[in-house]
Amino acid sequence: MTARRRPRQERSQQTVDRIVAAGVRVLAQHGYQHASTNRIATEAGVSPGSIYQYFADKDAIVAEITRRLVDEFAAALTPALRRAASRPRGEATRVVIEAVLDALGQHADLLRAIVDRIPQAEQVATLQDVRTRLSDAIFNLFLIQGIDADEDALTRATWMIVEVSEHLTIRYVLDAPAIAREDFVADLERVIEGLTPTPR
Amino acid sequence: MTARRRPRQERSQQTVDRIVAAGVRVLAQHGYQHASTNRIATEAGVSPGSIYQYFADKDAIVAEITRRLVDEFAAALTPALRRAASRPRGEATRVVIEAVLDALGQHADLLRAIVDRIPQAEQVATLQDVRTRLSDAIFNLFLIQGIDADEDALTRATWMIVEVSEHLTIRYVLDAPAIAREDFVADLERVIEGLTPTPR
Amino acid sequence: MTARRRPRQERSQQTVDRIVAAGVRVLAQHGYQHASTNRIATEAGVSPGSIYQYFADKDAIVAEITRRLVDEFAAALTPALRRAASRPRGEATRVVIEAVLDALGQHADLLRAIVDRIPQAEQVATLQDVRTRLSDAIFNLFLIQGIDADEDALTRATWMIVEVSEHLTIRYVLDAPAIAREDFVADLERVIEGLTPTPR
Amino acid sequence: MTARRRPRQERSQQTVDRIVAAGVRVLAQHGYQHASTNRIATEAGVSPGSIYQYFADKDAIVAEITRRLVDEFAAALTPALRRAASRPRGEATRVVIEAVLDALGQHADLLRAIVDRIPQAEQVATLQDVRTRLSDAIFNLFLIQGIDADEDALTRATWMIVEVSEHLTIRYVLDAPAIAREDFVADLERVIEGLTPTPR
DNA sequence: TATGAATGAGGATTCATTCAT
DNA sequence: CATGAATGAATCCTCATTCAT
Repeated sequence: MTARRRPRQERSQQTVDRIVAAGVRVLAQHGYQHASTNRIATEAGVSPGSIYQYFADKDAIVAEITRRLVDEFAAALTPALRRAASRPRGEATRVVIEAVLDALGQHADLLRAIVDRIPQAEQVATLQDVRTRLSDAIFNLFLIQGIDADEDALTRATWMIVEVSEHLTIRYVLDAPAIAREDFVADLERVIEGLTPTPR
Repeated sequence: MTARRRPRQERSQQTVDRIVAAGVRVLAQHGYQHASTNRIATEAGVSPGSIYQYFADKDAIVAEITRRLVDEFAAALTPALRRAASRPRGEATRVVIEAVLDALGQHADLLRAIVDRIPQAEQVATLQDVRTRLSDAIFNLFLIQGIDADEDALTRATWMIVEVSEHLTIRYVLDAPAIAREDFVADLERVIEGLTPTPR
Repeated sequence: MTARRRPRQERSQQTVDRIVAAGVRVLAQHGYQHASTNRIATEAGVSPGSIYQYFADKDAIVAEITRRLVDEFAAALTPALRRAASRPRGEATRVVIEAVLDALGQHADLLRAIVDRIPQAEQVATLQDVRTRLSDAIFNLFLIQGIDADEDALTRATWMIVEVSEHLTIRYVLDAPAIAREDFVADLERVIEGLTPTPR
Repeated sequence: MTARRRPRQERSQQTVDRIVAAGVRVLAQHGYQHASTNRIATEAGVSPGSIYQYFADKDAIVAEITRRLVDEFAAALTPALRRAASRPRGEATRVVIEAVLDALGQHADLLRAIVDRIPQAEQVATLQDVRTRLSDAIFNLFLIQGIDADEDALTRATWMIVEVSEHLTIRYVLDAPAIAREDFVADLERVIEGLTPTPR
C-alpha cells in the first residue's frame, strides 16, 4: 500500500504533490540513502510531521514517485500505441520506439532518480508491474499477428525483446551517447525484428 | 587505491579475506544501505576496528569486492578469448558468450550483490573501467577484422553491443529466466551479428 | 554563526539553555576532550539528537558558551566603564579593574571551563574578538588622553597592558592566591600606570 | 611516575628519544586530542607496542615531553643566573630576562606544543613544579637582598612577578608581536622593578 | 625486546518517526 | 490538519591499549 489516505481536498493534493516533487529533486541530487525525509520536508516547504499524514514511511514516497513515473509514461505512450496498431509491423515498431524515447526524455530527471539512484533490488514493486504488463502486451501481439511458434520460443523472444528495449532506451536517454537518434532507432528496430519469431 | 596497508603476515591476509567475504554476504543479504560496517565486522568474526586497518572506509570494501569480481571474471575469460581468436567469426562470438556466462555464473552471488544491491550511480570506478576496456577491445576487433565502416557507425555498434551483451548476460545469469542456455546464446549471437557493421 | 536554527517556541529556548548549561558543567568537570556530546546530552536531560537541532557540531556548543561568557562579561562591565569615564586617570583604572574582577568572579565556573579546559589554540574566534576590541579600546584611550608617544610605543604599551591585565585578573579569580583584593588591585594599577606611555 | 623503565642501553635510549621527538612533532601539528599514539608511533618509525615498553600511557609521553622542555630550559638558564648573581639588581634582572627569551626561543616548537596545544588543567604536574621552584628562588632572592617587607607583601610580589614574567615572555616568544626585543625587555624589567617590594 | 595485528568501548553525528500543542 | 521539537537507535569511524608471535 502506498498512500495512507487518498486526499480529496485540493490543499491536501497540493501538499502531496509538493512532497513528491521535492522527493524527486532530493533523490536526484542526493541519492536514495541521503534523501532524508527531513530534507524532503524542508525542500517541500512542509513540516516533517506532515509527510506522515500522507505517506506511511519513506519508502512510500519513493513508491509514489515510481508510480507517477509509470503512469505518466503510460499516458504518454498510449496514443502512439493506438497509432501503431494500424501500421505495418516494421513501421509500428519504429513508431513505438520513438514514442518511448519521447516519453522517457520528458521525465529524464524522474527516471534518473529512480533508475540510477535506487538499487535494482529495491525498485521492484511498481516497476516489475510495468515490465509484466509490457511482456503481456508483446506476447499478445505475437499471438495476434499469427506468429505461433512454440510457446517457449515466444516466451524467450518476449523476454529478450523486453530486456533489450527497456535497457537500451533508458540508457540512450540517460547516458546520451554520441549516436544520432534515427540511427539508434533503426538499430533497435533491426534488433527487435531479428528477435521476433518467424511465423511457421 | 583501496587498501590502507598491504598486509604482510598471513593472518592479515586472512582477515582481509574474511572481511571481503562477509561484505559480499551482507551486501547480498541486506543490500548496500543496510550493510553496516558493524554488521560486516560481526559477520566476519572481527572487531569493527579491524576493518579500518585494511580499508579506508565502507566504500573501500565495496570497491575491493568489485575489484575482485572484475579480476576473477577477467581471469575466467582469458582462455576463452584466446581460444576464440582462432575460430571463424560466428563461432568465436559463441565461444565468448559461453565463457562470459560461465564466468558470471561462477560469481553469481558477488554479481548480484553489486549489480542489484548498489545504486548504479555509486557503482564504482572499477566497473566503468571494465566497460571501457570492453568497448576498446570490441572497437579494435572491428578494425582488425577489416570492418572499416565510418567511425560513427563503429562507435555506435560498439556501444550497442556492449550495452546489450552486458545487460542480457547479467540478467540471464541473475534472473534465470525459463530459457534454454543454447537458445539464449544463439539469440544473443544473432543480435550481435546483426549489430556488427558489414565491411564495405 | 553558531545556531542551526533560531528557535521560536519557548520549549526550544529552554532546551538550548539546558544544553549550554550542561555544556558548562561537563566542560568544567571533565575538560574539553572528555566533554562528549552524549555526556552533555545526558547531563542536559535531552536526547543526543536534540543537540544537533540547535548546534552544528560539538564545537558550536563551546562557541556558544564562549559567546555567552563574553556577552555577560561585557554587560557586567559596561556601567563601570561609564562611571570610570568621569574619574581622574588613576581612579578610573582602579574602578575598571574592580569591575573586571567582579564580572569575572560572577562567571568563574564558565571562565574556568573555557580558559583552563580548552587548549589555547582552540579557544575560539569569539575570544580573539574580545581581545581585539579590548586592544582597540585601550589604544583609543591613549589617543583621547592626548598621550601621543610614537605609534610603536603605543602599540607596545597596548599589547603589554592587555596581556598583563587579562592574565593577572583571570589567574587571580581562578587561582585565588592568598592576596588581599585591594593589594592586588593596587599592584595591577601600578603596573598599568608604569606601562602607560607618558605624554610628551 | 613517568617512564616505565629508565633504559640504559643505547638503542633503547634512541627509541625513547625518537618517540619523544615524534610526540613533539605530532602534538605541534595535530594538537593534543588528535595526537594519537598510533600516529606518534608511525612518525617515530616504531611499532605501537614499543611505545608501551617505555611509557605507561599516552599522558606519560606528554609528561616526558614537558619534563624535557623544563630540563633544557633550566640548563639553558643556569649560566645566566650565575652571571646575574654578580650584577647590580637592575642589570641582573635584564640578564635573566634575556636568557629566558633565548631559552624559550630555542624550544619554541616544544613550547607551543605544550602551552598552546594542551589544556592548562592538564599541564599541571611538571610545569607546576617549575613555577614552584621559580617562586621559591625569587622569594629567597628577596630575602637575600635584605628586602624584608612583611611576608604577605613578599608572597604577593612573588606571585605577581612569576605570573607576569612567565606569561609575557612566553607570549612574546610564541606570538611574536611587533615589538623590538630591547623595548620588551626594558618594559618587563620596569614592571618587575615596580613590583619588587622596597626595603624598609 | 620488538612487532603489528587485533581489539572494543566510545565518540560525533544522522534520520525515520512520534506526539504534544 | 499542521507543526516542529524531540527522540534514540543506529551509523561510521577512532584510538589507547593488549598480546601472540
